[in-house]
Amino acid sequence: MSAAAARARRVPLPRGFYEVDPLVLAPVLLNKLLVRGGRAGRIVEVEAYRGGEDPASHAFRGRTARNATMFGPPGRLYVYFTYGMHFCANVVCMPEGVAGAVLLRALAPVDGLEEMRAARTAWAAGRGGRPAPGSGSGSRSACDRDLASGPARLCQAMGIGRDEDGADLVTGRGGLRLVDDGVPPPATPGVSGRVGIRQAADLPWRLWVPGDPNVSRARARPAVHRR
DNA sequence: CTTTGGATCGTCT
DNA sequence: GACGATCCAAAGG
Repeated sequence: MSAAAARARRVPLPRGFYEVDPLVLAPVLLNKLLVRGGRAGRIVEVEAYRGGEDPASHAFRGRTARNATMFGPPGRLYVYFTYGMHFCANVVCMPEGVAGAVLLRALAPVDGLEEMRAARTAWAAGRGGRPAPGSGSGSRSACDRDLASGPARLCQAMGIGRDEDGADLVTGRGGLRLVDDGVPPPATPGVSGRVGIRQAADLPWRLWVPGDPNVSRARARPAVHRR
């Protein structure tokens, strides 16, 4: 099928799709498409974060100015800033008033790779880095595997920052949409503990599409904090 | 290949 | 005042 026909097949996910527990939403989010203008990426890795009963969740200690979006209507994007330089994006779920979210950890680039490379290069240039490998060529390179492989890289590639916090993925208000193009979630996703957290690190709430090269490669050992 | 340290700032204690 | 749902480059094997 042509690229145009493939795009025509993309249908938005209804509000009710998101009105569920993060543990229910996470597996069915796999293989859905995140779309922004000419850019599109397939979700290949996620992590579930619950609210009050999940010590690793930003919402664990209740509602604050930062995590307010997590308590809002489902189907929106919760974007937060961390490590003094990175953004991460979550899909908000559960009924309004109840916190819950699924962190997007990796996309397989589908459309707009040029734009994604440019966005990543611009980010690197902003901090004095070199152009991203592969930028400038029009074809796919091996480096494209890393274009959106990781929660902060994904935000760089899709141009997600402060302004996208609260963007509605159902209506597209805010510039971002989440759509189904007919590719089903994996019958048996890969499972592991969540990355980069200290609390509840053993819960198997990280899921990915088995065999996909864009899944973030976990460090050999989680960062050990010295004493 | 693996491991380490630096960058950098909003948020909550 | 500490530290984080991270990334990158450099150094070491």
